Formats: sequence, structure tokens, C-alpha cells
Amino acid sequence: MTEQIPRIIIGRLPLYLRALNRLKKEGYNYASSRELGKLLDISAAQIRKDLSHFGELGKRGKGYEIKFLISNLNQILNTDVLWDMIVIGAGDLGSGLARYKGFTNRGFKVSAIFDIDPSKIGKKIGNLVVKDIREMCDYVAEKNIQIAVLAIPAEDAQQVIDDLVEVGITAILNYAPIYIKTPEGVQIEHIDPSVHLQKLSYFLK
Amino acid sequence: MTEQIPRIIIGRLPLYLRALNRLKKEGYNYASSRELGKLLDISAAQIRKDLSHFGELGKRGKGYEIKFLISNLNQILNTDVLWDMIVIGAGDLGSGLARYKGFTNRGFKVSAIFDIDPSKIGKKIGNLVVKDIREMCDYVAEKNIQIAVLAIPAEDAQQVIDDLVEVGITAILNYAPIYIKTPEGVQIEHIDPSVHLQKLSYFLK
DNA sequence: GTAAAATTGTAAAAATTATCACAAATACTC
DNA sequence: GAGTATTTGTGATAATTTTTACAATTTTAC
Repeated sequence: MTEQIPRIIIGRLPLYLRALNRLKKEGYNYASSRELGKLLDISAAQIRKDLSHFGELGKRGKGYEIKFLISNLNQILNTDVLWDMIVIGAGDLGSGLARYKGFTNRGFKVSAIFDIDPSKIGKKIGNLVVKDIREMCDYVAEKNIQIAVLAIPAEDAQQVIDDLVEVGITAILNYAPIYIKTPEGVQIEHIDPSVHLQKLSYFLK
Repeated sequence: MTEQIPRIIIGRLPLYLRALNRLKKEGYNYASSRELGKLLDISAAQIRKDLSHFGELGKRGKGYEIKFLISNLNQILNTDVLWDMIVIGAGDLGSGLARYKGFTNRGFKVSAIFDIDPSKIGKKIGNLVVKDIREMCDYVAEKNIQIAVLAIPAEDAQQVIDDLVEVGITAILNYAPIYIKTPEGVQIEHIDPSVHLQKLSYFLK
């Protein structure tokens, strides 16, 4: 695996994984690229080609053994361990993320949530207590946290990111509706529902 | 505009719009493709090429007049009007979306929220009251709603979508962690935070 | 008013991504 | 156990997307 895998391929692996886990739950043991493709609206050839970057994971004439492929994809994506994350911002979105049950079986766990607002600090959310954002940097450094989820207003995002990167954060999921600069080696993904809606509204009327 | 614009270009337009609105708010009147590109980490040439699909929107030697370009992008994306949307699911995520302040200045408005859980129906969220999901189809048909946001468990998603499409929904923002089939002409966008996190965790360690 | 600087719009080239098509291997049928 | 059907893995090909490079145009400086 010395070759550099294109990001666009990495981006599809979680979708494969999600579909495979569903099939496993439904009791299947094998899945062919054609079946997977149908489930995901992705061509069978593309799935095969994507997976081929990581070795010969399938079985000719039969397909892919689901458990085996899940295990491989989890190793590739580093989700065979549970990553501690912090959430910044305890508004509706941050609170929702902190309570969200869907992370743990995908490899992630919200380990702390921070806010700047004194009226929110100390409040209980699920089984977490909102911490003062001034404790954030120490927490990250001490606990060696690598992933941060940003659920704060756009205007505060860049400063918080700069602080987080300085104390060791290397992966950021950003819900603030703004593009944020990160140094090389720090990965960032953006989620902005309005952006998705605008992609949709283009096709309306 | 008879040519078919690639979806990947449409997907960047909301980002341009977001950046332009920010610049406008900061008091700027003109933006060059180079400046915009720096703000978005997109090459200046790509921005120019993307925009050129919709006419000659810039001014040589000067750049793009921000107000003019914003107005054009809003027309292209159909966000020069306010679209009524419905949210399905009044859990943490659905509630958060219903209360979210960031939609209206992007062209969208949550007009109703539905749930199947009797303990949630009737509850007040922001200035909305959670409606019974059995009223959903009538509501969509009556009010001519075109956009639905899905914030329900994966296992219920396909059925709800099928129902919604039948009564006229043509655009779906799906938060359920599952791929959903929609008939031709019905657009769908997916948001699954775990998928984004897994893209990030690939680069960790 | 002229020259230099800036910036767009866009053909052409390069790079990237997706599909095709088929040999190789395995599974299934009778 | 032979013959047919399936399915992978992958070179070759096709399609799409991005970048390059520059003429055309406008702005700015003096």
C-alpha cells in the first residue's frame, strides 16, 4: 500500500462499509460487487476497482465475504478502534451530536463537549457535562484527542481551529458554514445543510 | 443555458455564494477569482470556468461585482425565493433543524415538522408544533411542498420517501444513514456524519 | 493620454476518474 | 466430474474534470 489512494476512493469506502454492515445484519454472508452496486447506485466495476487497491479481497465466482470485507475496510479506515472526539459548541446541533447513538458502531465516541456560554457550562447532555471552552486545549493535549467536531458560529470557527491544531487535533468535522484553513496534515470535512439544499434547489421548478 | 451543467459544478456554486455573502457582509464590492479561490481553496481558473457556464458574469481587469454575482447565483440555484420544507423526525436532529436560524438567508424555511411518536406530537419546537406523521402526505399535497428533510432511523427511511415522492416531493435531504432509491427526477442529498468521520480517520495514526 | 498591471473567458492540454471487456478462477448443476 | 454460470481483478479505453496559457479587455498610475 505504498501507492497514494485517491481521496475520492477513500470517500466511497465508508459507503461500502455501511451497506455491508446492513447486509450482515440482515443475515447475508457474501455480497457480490453487483449486489452492492445496486444497493448503492454505484457501478459494480467501480466497486471492484476501488477495493482492488487494497488487495484481492473477493472470491471469484462467489463475491466478497461480508465479515472479511468489513474487517478489512475497518482496518483501512482506522475504525477498528474507537476514536475519542470532542464536540465544540453545545447548541442544538452540538447537543444532538453528543447524544447521537450512531457513532459508536462506526468507530467514534464523543468524549467531551465544550461551550463558551456560562449558561450552558455545567449543563448535563446525555452522560456528559458541558465543559468550559477554556479547558478545551488542556483536555485535548492531556487526553491526546485527535478528532474535533465543530458546531459553533462561523465567525468563531477559524480561531478555535487554530487553537485546536496547535494542541494536536489532526482531524476536524466542521459544521460551521464557512471554509476554514488548516495546515498540511490536518484533515477537514465540512457539513453545511444549506449547501446541500442549494444543490437540490437548482433542480427545482 | 440549453447545455447540461455537470453536477460537480452545481455543487460548487453554493460555496461560491457562501463566500460572496461573507465578503459582501464585510463591505467588499468586487471579488476576483483569485481572491475567491484563496478563500475557498479552489483554483481561480476553476472558479472562472464554472461561472462561465452561466454567461459573462465578471469584468476584465476588475473581477466580479459581488452583489451582481450573488443575485445571479441565487437565480441559478433557485434560492431567490424562500422554499418551504418539511422535516420528518422530531428527535435531537430534527428539532435542531427546525430551530436552526441559518436557513432563511440561504433560501429555505422549515414550515412543519412531523413525528410518529405520540409523546412528541403536539410538542412545541421553536415556533412550530410537532404534527402527526399521518398528516404528512396531506400537508405536502395541500401546501405543494417540494423539499423534505429526513431525520428518522434508517429502517423507516425508504417507506417515508416512497410516500413523500408519491404526493409530490421532488427534493430530499437525507440524514438517515442509508442509501435510498428515488425515481428519476427526484433529487436526493445525503448527510451522514459517520461517513465524513471515517473519511477523516483514514488519515489518522 | 499612454503604459503597465490586473483580470476575465476560453481553447487546448493534462490529469483524473469511470467504464468496458475479458481472462482467470471459482461455484453450481445435473 | 464435465459443462455451464458467476464473479473477480485488471489492462485498455472512454469520459470527465482540472489546469495551463494566453488573447481580449479593463483598470490604475503617472
